[in-house]
Amino acid sequence: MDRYEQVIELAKRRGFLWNSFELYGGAAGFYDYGPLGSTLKRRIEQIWRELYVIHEGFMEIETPTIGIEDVFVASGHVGGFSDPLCECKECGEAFRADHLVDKIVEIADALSNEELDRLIKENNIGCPECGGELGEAYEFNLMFKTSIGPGTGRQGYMRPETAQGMFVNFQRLSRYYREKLPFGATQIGKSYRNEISPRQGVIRLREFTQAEAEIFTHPEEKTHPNIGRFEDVTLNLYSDEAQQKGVIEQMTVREAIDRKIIAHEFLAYHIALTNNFLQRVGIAADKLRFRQHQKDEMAHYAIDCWDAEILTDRFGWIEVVGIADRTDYDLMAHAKTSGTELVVHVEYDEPKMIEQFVVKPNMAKMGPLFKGKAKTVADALKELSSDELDKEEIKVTVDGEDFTVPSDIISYTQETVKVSGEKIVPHVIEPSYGIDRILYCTMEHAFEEEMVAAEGEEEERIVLRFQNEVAPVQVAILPLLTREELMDPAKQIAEKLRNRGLLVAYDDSRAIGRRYRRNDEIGTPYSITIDYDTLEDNSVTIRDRDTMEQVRAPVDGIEDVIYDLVYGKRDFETAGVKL
RNA sequence: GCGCUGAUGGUCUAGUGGCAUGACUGGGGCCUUCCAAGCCCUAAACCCGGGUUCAAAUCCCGGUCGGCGCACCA
Repeated sequence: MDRYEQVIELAKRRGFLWNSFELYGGAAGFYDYGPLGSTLKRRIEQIWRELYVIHEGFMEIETPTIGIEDVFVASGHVGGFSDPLCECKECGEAFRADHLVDKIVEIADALSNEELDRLIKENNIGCPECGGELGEAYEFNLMFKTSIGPGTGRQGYMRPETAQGMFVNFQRLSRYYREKLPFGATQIGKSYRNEISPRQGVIRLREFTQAEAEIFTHPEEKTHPNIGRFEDVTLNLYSDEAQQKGVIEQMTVREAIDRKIIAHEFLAYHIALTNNFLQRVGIAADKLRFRQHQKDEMAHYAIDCWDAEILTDRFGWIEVVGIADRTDYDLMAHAKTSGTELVVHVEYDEPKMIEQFVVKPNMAKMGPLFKGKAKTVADALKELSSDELDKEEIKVTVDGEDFTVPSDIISYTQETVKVSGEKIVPHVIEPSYGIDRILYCTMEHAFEEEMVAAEGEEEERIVLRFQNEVAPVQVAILPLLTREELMDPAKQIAEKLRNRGLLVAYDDSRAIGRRYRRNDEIGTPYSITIDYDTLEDNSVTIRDRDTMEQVRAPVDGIEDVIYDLVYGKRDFETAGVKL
């Protein structure tokens, strides 16, 4: 069994991850989170919220998981989130049709299926595998289709990312933040992609959880006020250049900015924030790197893009977070499709005085003359130069109709106008997290088998060394023996800890050693044991999962001691008297 | 989607035409004063559908799911 199998086996057995619909034979690409898995996931998400929502102030919103067609036409997912496939009629092998012709034309990915078919025929391209004849190209779109309403209804799609929900609410968000850049919104929720072939367990799912932030920034102001927080942090960077050499470079955030390895400070801040988050949920620092997208893999509209990658035992480096500067691409696309300007008005520090040629049609006279067309005629007049306006009869053409305007109802001046600001289409910085992958990685990095002394011999112990903050059970309450006089006070202590808001597991089945091992396996950081001394002096033992050491502490205030231990406000050594 | 390969209690596993093997785990009990101890009891499985056969977990076909390779991965 490799590490992946060990982790998945434990995850299944202990209630972290289950294959969905197992009762009916299952379905590829779907996983259920069991009791411990759901809790672990929620705790990871909660840390994410603390960082992005509470600390950064990017408020969380919630938008439908089903989207209407317009949204995905604008985003490019209807046209672009699909690949032209082409199957061999002989051996059945499927190929990317555009890849088959990319040696022949330069922009193969822009071709229609008909054009691809024509090129394949004209150039006598056969199956690369067996040389057989190729069938016609067809689109395989990775979005799940659905219909909204009864009958044929209206075409809808399950969202392939949560991001669009934030872009389409841009105006509302801008108003909420009182039109001050930068501002951001976040969303944690399910997204859907109809993967051709989901594999690798929870690594590639058809329904998965994303945590995304869309941060709207001024296109020319990409510094970050809090960069000082991270400047001295060392990152494992695998830049475009480093990838040519095949070496991961370690450098501080400051150095990466100064050497222009990361495009700008704002992006660097968010890479560092991601680094901070991943280590906090328990990703090993030496198995974490940031890989820069190479020019040819980066979306054409992005300035710079870095993936956080985590080293796993079976799959190698896997992408868990993408952090991109998507420029104004998304807002421009939605503005174009919707016909609504998506901008913020940015005021200048000082209003600018601008020399301007101003045409002033006398609307009181224009109105009676041109009736309903007066406004459009007036607009057309405003585009004219002073030379044209000096003519006795001014001619303009509006909607194919010619209008003659007497010059005496038009005046113009050269004016100095005060311009207080300008309309800006913000750039979007997008950190996009794959929560399911991160959850798997925290389990794999927490997983450890070690040999421990037992009965004069050595035996194997499996322990999940979760960070206390993510552990789905924070403290186990264990009566030493299965006896009423120990079980009753144990249950009372459990209740006390629950009232303090801790995740408590009470367990009195079978031998104490076995119960310790059970809790080691699910990563419970602390165990409280109630023994006969408890009845004497009202004290209990607290056991530390990682060292298996114990201290003795009074029952009074035990809930605060455990709380402080779990939230890192106290060291284990200070929790009681060492045994 | 294609090819190869596999699927037996919760987990791991033996069996390969004729009563389904064992271990661990789980539950109940006895015992037990701190790291999967012992004893007793107990629960629990042949992926689904079709075919061949007196008889199929076993052989054949199809499907589902897993793994690996190819392809795919905005």
